[in-house]
Amino acid sequence: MQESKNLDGAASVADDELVRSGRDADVTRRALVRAARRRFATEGYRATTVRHIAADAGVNVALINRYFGSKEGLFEACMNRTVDELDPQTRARAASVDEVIARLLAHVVEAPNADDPLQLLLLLRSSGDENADAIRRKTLEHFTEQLAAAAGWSADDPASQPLLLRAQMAIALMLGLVMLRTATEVQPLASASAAQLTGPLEQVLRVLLDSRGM
Amino acid sequence: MQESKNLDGAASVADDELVRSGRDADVTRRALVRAARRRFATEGYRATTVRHIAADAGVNVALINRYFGSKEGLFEACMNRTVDELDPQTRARAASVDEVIARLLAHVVEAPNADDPLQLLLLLRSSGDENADAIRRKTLEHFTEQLAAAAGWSADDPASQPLLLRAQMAIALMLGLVMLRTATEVQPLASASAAQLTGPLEQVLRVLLDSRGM
DNA sequence: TACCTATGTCAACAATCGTTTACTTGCCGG
DNA sequence: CCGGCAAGTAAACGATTGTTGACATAGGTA
Repeated sequence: MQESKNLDGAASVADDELVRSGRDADVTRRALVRAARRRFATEGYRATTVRHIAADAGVNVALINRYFGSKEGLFEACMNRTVDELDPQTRARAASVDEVIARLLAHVVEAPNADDPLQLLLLLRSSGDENADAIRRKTLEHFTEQLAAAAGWSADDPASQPLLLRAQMAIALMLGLVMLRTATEVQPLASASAAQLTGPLEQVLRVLLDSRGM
Repeated sequence: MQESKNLDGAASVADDELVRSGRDADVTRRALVRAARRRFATEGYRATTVRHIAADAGVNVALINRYFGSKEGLFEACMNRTVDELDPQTRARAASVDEVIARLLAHVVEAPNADDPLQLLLLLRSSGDENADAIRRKTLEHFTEQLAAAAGWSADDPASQPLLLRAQMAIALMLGLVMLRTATEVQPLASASAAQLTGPLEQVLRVLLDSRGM
């Protein structure tokens, strides 16, 4: 069942299994980032201990400092990996606003991968480190601009500037939603099905982003 | 300018000044709760140290344990005080949905008191303690029901149940908004004026809560 | 004035956490 | 087969943090 060490350097499979059969630095690094991201996203930076992360990943604590320099280095790696995974989705040409909305909902609420919503939650967590926080802010602003652009926003067009704010409100809604569902686990949101959520959310997002929907 | 020790037990003034002139346990307690709530809300529970809180309040660290038993006791006191301040606002009879929306916006975005948005932010912060977290969840659910009730929800009416979810989405939006504005300080939300925000927000909240607005 | 209690201060303790250092183990090329 | 190096481990250190107990002081009261 193991023996999944890929001979090609690329991570060909969708995502590594938790197995960590042999000694492989890359596999270990990825396991650490994945475990860390889950902890950071759900419990916050300060509440997460490196020993917990290491235990989740099934490796020794010292490897965090070996591979990432420090806890903050690991946090930055998590952030960068989230950026890398989020960016292709936002860069993918979107024909219409509806398509962007559908993609957002798929990522947040109909999560095929349980880690998808956690990626967004990570963007709300601060380590206190200025570097990581700058990445965080920049990512959120970049994400805002991508969403606004899909809605017709242009940096040159002064008349379209309100769309930037509206796009960020849409992001705020999604972030608050994931927060309440995943971290706070408040009812009835936490146990609501995707089918129950998509309807109202689609409606609200369209009001925010689609100028025709006004 | 001082001499503000109130002889009646009630806190008659809007909120105590930071002066703390003489030796007054009540004044000290309130100063601690206010300083703590600001720190907890903006930086999170774990990132906040009792020494910082005490320094902000201008008192000795040991008084936290004397008056609240522990750091978590102080956190619970902050949570309870937020509940007490939030509850009268939600219980106040609301004639229409528009009125409730206006009150929400006044609290979140046109904050006359700078601490008002922080009260909400506190509801997103977890101490890890089960007691405090239970209060937190219960408050959010209570707040959800109040908002939903104003929109026409009733626990007995099965047809109105979707309104509960929609009300919680509205809360998620507000919480995400305050988070991005206050804690993350992401642009352009952080520096947006109340006038820029009220328009879109009013529109979105009406879509979520007002059945006529559909 | 002289207590006496509530209020506030100070210093130290124990636990936790991030980090480092020295050591061990597995793997690959000669 | 074996030496060398990367990967992984174990234990300890220093700093921070929440907490505590002994001590100081103000202010009302007898």
